[in-house]
Amino acid sequence: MEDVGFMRQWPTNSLDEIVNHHFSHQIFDVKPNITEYSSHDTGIINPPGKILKTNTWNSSSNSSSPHQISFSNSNCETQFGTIKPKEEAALSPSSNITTLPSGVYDFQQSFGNQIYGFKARQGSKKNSTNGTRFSSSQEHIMAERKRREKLSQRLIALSAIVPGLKKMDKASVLGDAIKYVKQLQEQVKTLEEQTTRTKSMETVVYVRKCELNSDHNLDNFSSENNFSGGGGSGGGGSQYDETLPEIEARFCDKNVLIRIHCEKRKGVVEKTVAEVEKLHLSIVNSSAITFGSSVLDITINAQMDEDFSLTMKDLVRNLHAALKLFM
Amino acid sequence: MEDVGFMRQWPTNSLDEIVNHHFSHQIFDVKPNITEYSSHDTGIINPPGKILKTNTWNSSSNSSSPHQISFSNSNCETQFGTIKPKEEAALSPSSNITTLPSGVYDFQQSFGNQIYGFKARQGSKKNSTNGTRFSSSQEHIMAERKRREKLSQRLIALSAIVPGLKKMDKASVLGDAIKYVKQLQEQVKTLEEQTTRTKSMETVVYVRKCELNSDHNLDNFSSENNFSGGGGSGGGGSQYDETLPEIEARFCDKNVLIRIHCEKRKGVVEKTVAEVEKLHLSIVNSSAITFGSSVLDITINAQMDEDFSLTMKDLVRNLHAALKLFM
DNA sequence: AGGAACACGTGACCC
DNA sequence: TGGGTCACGTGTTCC
Repeated sequence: MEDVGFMRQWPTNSLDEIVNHHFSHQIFDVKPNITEYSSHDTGIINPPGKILKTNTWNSSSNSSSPHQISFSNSNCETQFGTIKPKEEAALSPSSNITTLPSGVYDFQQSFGNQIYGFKARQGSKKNSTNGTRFSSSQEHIMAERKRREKLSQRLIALSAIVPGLKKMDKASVLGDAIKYVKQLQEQVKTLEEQTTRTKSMETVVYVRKCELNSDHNLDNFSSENNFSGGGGSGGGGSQYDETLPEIEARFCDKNVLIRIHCEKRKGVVEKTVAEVEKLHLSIVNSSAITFGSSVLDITINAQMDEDFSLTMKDLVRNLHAALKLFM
Repeated sequence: MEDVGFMRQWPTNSLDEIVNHHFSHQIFDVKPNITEYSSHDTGIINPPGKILKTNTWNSSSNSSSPHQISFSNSNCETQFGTIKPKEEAALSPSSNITTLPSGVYDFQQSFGNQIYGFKARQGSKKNSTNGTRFSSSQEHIMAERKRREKLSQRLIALSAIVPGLKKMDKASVLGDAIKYVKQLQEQVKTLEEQTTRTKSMETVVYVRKCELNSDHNLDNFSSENNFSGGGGSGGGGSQYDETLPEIEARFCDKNVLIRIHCEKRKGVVEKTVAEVEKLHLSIVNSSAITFGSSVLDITINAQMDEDFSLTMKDLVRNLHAALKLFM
């Protein structure tokens, strides 16, 4: 099929290249008869180091895939394993079989096949002009191979981290990866806004900053027993100061229920009541209960003035600021 | 270059194929002389409908990308725009230029180029054997094109949803996509366990199931004003029944602070007190405050018996079960 | 038998 | 000007 391109190269390329082409033709015409040549092309065409990748990939998913799974060349292994003559011949449709000399040296170390040595020797028979031309061409092939392999590798890596892949098809892997990414993004968005909501609720309603978020208390929670509530159990109680006061507010039409969990200080109830009334809230009922030795639990039921509106957030913020100032 | 493969096909393939190859050779031998043929290959080689994709892709990122960004063929646009003779010639190295007849019909509708019609007519001049062979070959090319395009399309789609892509390189896109997926997975994991922790805390400590999680109340929250607290504002209040009772417990050594937010029912205080004392807790102080018309807010300060141990979870669970049973 | 998938080599392009 | 990237057509294999 590429004969057209081949023909087109005639006027542009130098003559020796054509010679090579013809030479390769001869090779394949007599291929069944000459054994060493056939061993050559397998070695040449086969990208060095690819078998590893192929095997790795195949070993992981060859059993489950319905069709040819490997992203790397499936010809590779068969070529080195059971020799299928059709493949062996098919894998060398290019004329650069004779052009191995310089380009492959880079990979010789990684594969260590003496075939390359022989090939290089054969390539060295040609003159310098040919050598440069061939080497550049061969380098191009090698670079392209490397690029292809990198791409396949990445695709394999992608397929490895995308769960629930049924078809190991390139396109399917990409498609499922896209769907998976979108799903993950959605999930993150949902979770994030959920967390944000919860957090804002916590900060607004409860103002229990540290208690709910610090890992320290979370650990206490999981161990579950003897949890010391937010406000300093013993005499000191100052190590939890930053968590207090906790303020919770609820609206029910114009009714307001305020719960305050704070340090027991002299005048805190009075101060709180004064602060609440400053916010156009008339107190209906209130209760202050001592918890432990240094914590006070205040519950206030109040009624909001008819012509006044106050957001829960502002209420909590005002009370919090006032109490913080007072403490 | 591919002449080797071409030669190899001689013994295996049928004769007409060889004829085709020779025919294609002749075509290109006389190509500069015959204008209609040259116009053919541009039309044929050019994948129909590709310009759209190419333009779409380029329009989105052509200005920012440092190098050739498009995953689809960059030749395509140049071929239809300013005609570079070099490309035009290079793009037709295959011999299937004469093989257009049947395979292209699939794409004719999507592109609607009369060149294809002409090609089909020319293809029909050949005998049936040649036609099938050509059509199959051309179908192969078309299928491969389609596959390639699908792949590129997916890659583009992938690159579209991966943020912060600097290089629009195929490999880079894949690599960054992999990194991004990993990062997303990690993020989801973190967020999820954070949410789980928070949720477990909520259920254990507060048992405010719906209040914190239901979107309905959350929406009320974002609008911020006139938030109706968990327990039925007006007379009915039964639409929030499942959110009540809310129970909160705190331990401080042997001191226990219990807060209960529940429906106002006859005997609920008595029942609660009895339940608390059943748990080996001696009540030190208690307060019951009405909130709205149908909600009761109970605060109990109790002392745990010296030789008794009770987890917060169990305490809340017991109280919750008892109140649920009672309501 | 024929469609689908793949790796390959190749020419062109861009810095 | 070479190294890197791309799309292409092709041969081959598998279902």
